[in-house]
Amino acid sequence: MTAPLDPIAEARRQWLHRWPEQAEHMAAITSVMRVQQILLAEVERALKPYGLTFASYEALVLLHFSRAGRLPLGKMGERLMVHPTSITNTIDRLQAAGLVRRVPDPADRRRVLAEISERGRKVAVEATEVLNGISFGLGALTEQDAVRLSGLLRKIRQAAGDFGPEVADPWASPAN
Amino acid sequence: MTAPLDPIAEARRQWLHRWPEQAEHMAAITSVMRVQQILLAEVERALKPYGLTFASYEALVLLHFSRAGRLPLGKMGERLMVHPTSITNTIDRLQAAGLVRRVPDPADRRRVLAEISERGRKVAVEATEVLNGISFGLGALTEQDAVRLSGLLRKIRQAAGDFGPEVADPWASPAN
DNA sequence: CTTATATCAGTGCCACTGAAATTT
DNA sequence: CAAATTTCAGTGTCACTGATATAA
Repeated sequence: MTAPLDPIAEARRQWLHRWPEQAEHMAAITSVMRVQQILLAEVERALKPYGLTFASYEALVLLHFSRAGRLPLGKMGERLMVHPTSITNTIDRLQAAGLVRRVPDPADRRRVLAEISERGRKVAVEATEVLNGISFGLGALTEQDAVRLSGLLRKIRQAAGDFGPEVADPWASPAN
Repeated sequence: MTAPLDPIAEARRQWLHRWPEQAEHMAAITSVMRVQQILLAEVERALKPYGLTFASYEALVLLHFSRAGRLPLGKMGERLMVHPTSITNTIDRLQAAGLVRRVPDPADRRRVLAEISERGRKVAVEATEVLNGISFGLGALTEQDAVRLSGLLRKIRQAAGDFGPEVADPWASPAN
């Protein structure tokens, strides 16, 4: 049941008619909102058989990537850019599923480390292969499109203070 | 408390190391997710004094834009691309705030029309002016950047079946 | 004592499912 | 009868606030 016209193009037409100086920015915002919804739905549908949400998948992969297979929760929250109480909740569910366990940090006993289990590693690899199969929901984009998209979005993240200004732009290109 | 490095660039580095063929797509996905979060938070902070969320703001503006100031709920859900039960909930809250009222549709009595009130129009205009003031959270982008961004995201929406294939691309450009 | 880290309790918004009521 | 439109009840995830326990 797809709409006959593109609803976002339709809304943009209305904005051009009434607040033309903001129409393109507003269309970009609604586009981001809509695409996020599409990607999230597609990715979560693929992850559902593994009992993972996108948030818990990201946490699991972060641990899988980490050198020792374990990280303090606070560090994870920083890297995933989520609220401290959210990472607690995410690890709760991963732990209940047996994919990670909590271990105390001997170096600083305020900290709790999340450690990925063998099953967690297996699930991380399998789930990633499934996501590869759906082209991460971005089959419509070439790799270069994806790079351009990340570059534009990075400008927004930079302006929002997502990271320090000293970092080199990994997506920089002469043509952009 | 901004992270010293860009967490998304950091994650991309890890992906390049382990699943290089998907790294750019994965970075694009996480970029979309993160920017959606940033924009949503910024917009909702600006709308909070008016008791509006982004979803209810969109619904209110849609009514404000409409010819008669009223639309059937189903049509609104289609245009806003939200679940039928979500639009019911959104209108519930707008109605409780006195910004819209429900009126029966004489032409088809299965339908319910949401009609914007005078206060609703006032709030829609004021809230939009406030959003103009924050540049819609996209101050970092030029208008041309915003157009490019919408164009790239449109490819994803198109592939997801967000709209019929027959529609002309309003963001088409020779250089893209 | 102050600060940092993680947790807990509770709220609100949103997406979704399944079912129901009404009307076409 | 079947189909369309809206509503209702309930679930799950996530973001957030405010408070608390523990340790540096």
